[in-house]
Amino acid sequence: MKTQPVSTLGYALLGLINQYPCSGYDLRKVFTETAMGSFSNSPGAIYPALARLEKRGSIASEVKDSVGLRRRRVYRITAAGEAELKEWLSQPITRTEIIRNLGKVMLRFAFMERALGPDAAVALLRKLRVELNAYVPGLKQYLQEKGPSMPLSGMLALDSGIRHYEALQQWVEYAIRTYGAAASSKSKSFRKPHKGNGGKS
Amino acid sequence: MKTQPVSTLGYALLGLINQYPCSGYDLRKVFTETAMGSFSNSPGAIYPALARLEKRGSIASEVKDSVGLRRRRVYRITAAGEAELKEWLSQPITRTEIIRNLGKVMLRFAFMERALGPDAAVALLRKLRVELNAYVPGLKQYLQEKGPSMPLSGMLALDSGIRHYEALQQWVEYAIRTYGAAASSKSKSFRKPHKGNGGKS
DNA sequence: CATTTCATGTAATCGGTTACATGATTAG
DNA sequence: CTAATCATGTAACCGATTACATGAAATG
Repeated sequence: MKTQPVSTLGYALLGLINQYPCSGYDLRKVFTETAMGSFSNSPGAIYPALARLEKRGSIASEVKDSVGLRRRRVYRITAAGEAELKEWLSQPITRTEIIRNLGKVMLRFAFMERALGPDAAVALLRKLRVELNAYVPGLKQYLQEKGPSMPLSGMLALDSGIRHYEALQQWVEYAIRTYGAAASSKSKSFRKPHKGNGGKS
Repeated sequence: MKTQPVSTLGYALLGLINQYPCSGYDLRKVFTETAMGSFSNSPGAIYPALARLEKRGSIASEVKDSVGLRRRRVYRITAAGEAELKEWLSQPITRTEIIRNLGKVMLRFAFMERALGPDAAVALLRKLRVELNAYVPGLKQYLQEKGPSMPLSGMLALDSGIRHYEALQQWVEYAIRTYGAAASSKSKSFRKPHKGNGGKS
């Protein structure tokens, strides 16, 4: 009975709980209020997902009955959950994932530093750079060749996708430079720059 | 018994079939080989979706038994299907959609010109411009404020999202200009430029 | 003749969507 | 005292994923 896999939402919750213990309501707020859109903020998705994670032992809950505040079930990650998260984060990123599930890749990246350290994050960036460099030219060539025969809006939609990937390429370079700069101004866990927006605008 | 809604995949199929009649296999190839990633190319998704569309009368099929080629079930759109597609495409785009489902917005745009004409496509672009201009500054401010307290990889992931939206803003301007240029070199349905990549690279 | 590619399906399973339910606590 | 917000759930439904099945035509 090989333990059935954790959904993407499950890993998103696991990664957030890994940052600091929180309740289902807290997590919902993260998905509604912060820039982590694209995830469901509906209770019908989150509470069952939390229950599944708890059942498999990845997280543990404790009901807090703080005075003057109503009952909250606060989750924290377990050792097993940490191991599962690390294993997920360690999966090499594939071309297919970049094409069909870029959001998942970025989610992994966002959680990576906390769970595996900055070196792992840089390694992911390097792999991402290689894959993008291999993938984007083909896309551009496709646009050159097939574009003229497409309806204008179709061609533009494709161009939008290409621009997205090109922006991502520039971001990867910037991110790698940023990690390099942070590493050279050494401390145990390095300092974070205050407003590094990469010289745009 | 209000007719249950069509899934996003369903509309993707409907829009493609609207461009030219094709078989399930053709559609799978579109999703695997072209830049329309992010959609499932698995038979277990596509064939049932086609069957649902046919059952509701949005498309109709005909088995072609061309000599020397094996049996293919070719779908074409019906009048009812065209009406449904147009109605879906006419839905105004919302802020929420831009945050959580940008892909769906781009899909609508890609099909729009064919189904509703270039004016509708330009209208969508204008609305998209307004929404992006209203949304992006808040994101950047959020990064300024909360960035320093986030792990570096989290901050960079957020920056990646912002860059994506900024690239989209530039694309919207380019797309509107492109439609303007196409309209001024008038013909009934206007000409498509041959390699308009917007002066990048 | 065997293998690959073309082409269409089916079945089990499971997670997300939508909608509803419930109580406690704070605000007006 | 009512209304809104906090906070956690439950249940029905449905579509996508995964894996399997089939069979014909082209390829070597």
